[in-house]
Amino acid sequence: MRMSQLFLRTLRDDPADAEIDSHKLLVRTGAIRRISSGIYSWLPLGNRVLRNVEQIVREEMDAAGAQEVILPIVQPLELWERTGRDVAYGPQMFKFKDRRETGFALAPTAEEVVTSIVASEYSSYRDLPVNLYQINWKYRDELRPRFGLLRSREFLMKDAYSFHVDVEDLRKTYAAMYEAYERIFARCGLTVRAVEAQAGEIGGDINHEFMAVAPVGEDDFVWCRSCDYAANVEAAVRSALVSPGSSADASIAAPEAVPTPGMGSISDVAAHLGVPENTLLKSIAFDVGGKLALAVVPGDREVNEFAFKRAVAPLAARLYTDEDFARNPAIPKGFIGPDHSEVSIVVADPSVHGGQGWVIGANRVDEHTRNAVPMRDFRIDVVADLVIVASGDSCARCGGELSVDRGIEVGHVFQLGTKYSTALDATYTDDAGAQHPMVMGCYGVGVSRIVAAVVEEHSDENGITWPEGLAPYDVQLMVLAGKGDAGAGVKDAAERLYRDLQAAGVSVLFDDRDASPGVKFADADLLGMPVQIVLGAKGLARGVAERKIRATGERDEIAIDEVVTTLSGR
RNA sequence: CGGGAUGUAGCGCAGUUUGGCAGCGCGCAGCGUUCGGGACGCUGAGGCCCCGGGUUCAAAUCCCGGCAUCCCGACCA
Repeated sequence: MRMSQLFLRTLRDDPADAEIDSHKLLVRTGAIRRISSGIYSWLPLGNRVLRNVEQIVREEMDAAGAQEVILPIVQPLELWERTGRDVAYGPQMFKFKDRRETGFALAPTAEEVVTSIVASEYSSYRDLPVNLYQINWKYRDELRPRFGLLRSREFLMKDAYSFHVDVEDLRKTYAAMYEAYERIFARCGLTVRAVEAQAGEIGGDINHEFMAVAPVGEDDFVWCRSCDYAANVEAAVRSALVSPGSSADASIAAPEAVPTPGMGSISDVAAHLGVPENTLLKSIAFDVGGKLALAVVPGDREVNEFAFKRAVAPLAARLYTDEDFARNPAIPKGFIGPDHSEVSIVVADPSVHGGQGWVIGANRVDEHTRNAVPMRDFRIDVVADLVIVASGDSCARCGGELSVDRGIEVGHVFQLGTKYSTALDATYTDDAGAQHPMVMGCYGVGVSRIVAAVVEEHSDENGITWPEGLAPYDVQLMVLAGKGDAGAGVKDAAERLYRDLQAAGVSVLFDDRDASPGVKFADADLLGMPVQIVLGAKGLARGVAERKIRATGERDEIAIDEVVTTLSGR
């Protein structure tokens, strides 16, 4: 491609609405342009990158035995009502009506559609398993789109759905998808960690997220420095430890009330009493089955809401809201303690159970209690891991040190079970003639999000450094030609080189613009093709071109008549 | 949905306090000089100053209403 013909305008300044490198650079390099909040056009260079990612995903999915389809983006709302997800997804769906007032939604995902298709086509155990995937646009009306392509309202996603006779068969495909994902992200040049995750709205059981390690990521994940344990922070557990702030002394004095006027926070109380925050207990109120329940953790730690819900399951739990507190003045927010007369269940972290001499809320406004001992001064009904894991905690598996990092979720694999097949009657007949719901898995890759994640990992102060295989072109060829006969000679040589490289199968972006050398160098670094070839008058006189590897900055000279063989590897 | 901010040329911004010809840099077009790290000179094109209403002799600027965008938080696969 000739740059003189390419639809491209690079920007010298960062766009005012971009915060992170990938957003700034993708706009500055003319890869994308915003048309509305969270909605982008893909211009020629960006489109080529997106197609390259798509092709990698396609090759690996095909190799893993999945079959490509295209499912509708416009989906009838009625289908979503059958699984109850019209409500569960709720305002996150773009909804609209046709002229006959029938409700539709733009696809945020496609479990319903694909399940209904498989249900109507397949009905025998002989047909299974089957794994269908598509690479298609998805729509989520995010509350707050941000970070360019990382959280957009329109995004390209690969979604696959597999159907099985039983969980054992599902696990084979799940493992194959997991391995395919590792290859996909490796080929994209991403540093990715697979982490155990909490099941979200999609439902189901076992699932893993693939996190591209990046400080701008929106998700925290925990990983062990000594073993291979890794989990989303919502799902992560640590080994049971006694809080360092608690005393092991068995002869704690009797509990004693202390006035704490207006001190409804851990930090206020700790400062007032002159004790560390981890000698206090934090009691968080939940509504469990209509009754008060408490999650109790050391004062310096945060409650993992998901862990609490797991601990009280199958009962449904939700955090107390301001309305709940207003309705029940006997539960004074800021002064709640586990020794409460109305509490139905006290769930405490093991570190609480193992400690003594805690400062707890007195359940009266402006008052706390010190020297509280578990099982003596307040009861604990359930001991469960409740704290959000932090760096420095110990691994539940091996005792090693846990670390917390941030990541961009670029993939997610789920073992769904029978939630959708039951709701949509996707059943099969077994060899004994009995009917069963199909067992399902689903597997997502954020294709457009990968583009942003790759730029986050592969850029420097001068621009993008595309990994091979993703770059819009393999090579950027620059001609530095002045006026006159010498310049014409350089131009001719560059034209020949451009032609020969293309003939040899090398994809080339040829900067044939009538621009000054500085402009060409700066644009080449910004755009980030892996290899730059510079042909100028001085080099031509000696029969050489200059090669620069964009990512490392290494330069060398290649004889002009060896450029094609060197770059094409032939 | 709470808190904060912004909306002026393709991009980045000044001008709004104190009402008085619509500005600057980059980019774009033409001519000339340059030609190995975002060159220089001259000339020029380009505007619904977010939208609607109001005040005024006069509104980018003041008042009222709306919309959009961004940031922080909450929410979320």
